[in-house]
Amino acid sequence: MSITSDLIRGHTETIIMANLYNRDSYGYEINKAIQEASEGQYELKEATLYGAFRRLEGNGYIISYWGNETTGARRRYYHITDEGKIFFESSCKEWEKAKNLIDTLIKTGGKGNE
Amino acid sequence: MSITSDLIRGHTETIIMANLYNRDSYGYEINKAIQEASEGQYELKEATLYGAFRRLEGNGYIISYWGNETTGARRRYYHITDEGKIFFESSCKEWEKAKNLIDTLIKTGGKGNE
DNA sequence: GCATATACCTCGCCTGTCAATGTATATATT
DNA sequence: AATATATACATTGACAGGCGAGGTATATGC
Repeated sequence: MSITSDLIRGHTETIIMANLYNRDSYGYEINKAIQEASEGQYELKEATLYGAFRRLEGNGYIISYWGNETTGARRRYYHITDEGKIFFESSCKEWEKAKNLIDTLIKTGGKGNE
Repeated sequence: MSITSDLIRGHTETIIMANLYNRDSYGYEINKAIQEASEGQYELKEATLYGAFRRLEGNGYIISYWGNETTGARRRYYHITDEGKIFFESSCKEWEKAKNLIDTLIKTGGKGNE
């Protein structure tokens, strides 16, 4: 992956929630989806991923249950709650604000500013 | 300030460098400039600001010197080095990439994704 | 005398990330 | 039968950036 995770830090939870918004999913699948969507530029480390799940569930934004796979490795599925949807939507708005703010603050340099 | 600093985390150094790109400045002034540019939405905490200066100087991206104020509090000025300018420009490119990536990863949810 | 603004600095804590490590099942290859 | 690879989950300990709280010092206004 080519993107520094320092820059993504703080958005991990939002990215995960985006992947749970329309359907239940599980860790491994979500991470694969992120890798594909980013065309290999980014992936979550497992410790980061599962740590985020723990926080999100602790906050009531997702709930988890074991899938009933009859074959292969077991999967822990996550389901977004109503509170989780609200959280996701407000996170998106925060991101829009932060994005514009950073753009503003960075463009102070390079051109004008004298 | 209304923006969560978690979302700005990782961009502190870039924001500071933007404020040093065209002219030398000092901590207090840079922070005021950030507050004004963000219309009060954001400010750096002093511990964060001075910690970032230390890192940037340690990496050779800025150099510092004491101003020769004859009155008022003393000021430590910072000057961006050539390496610092290169660092800033590459940080801006990183930000553009990260911005697009986060947009992509967040827009997975909310609409399509089934 | 006291508050406020300017201006700098540091210590210790908190939190998110990550490398390393471990568990377990299934399939393909040798 | 042994080995490698992919799927899938989980934890531990360390690290780094950010921050609250505290400290120092000068100048101005009330």
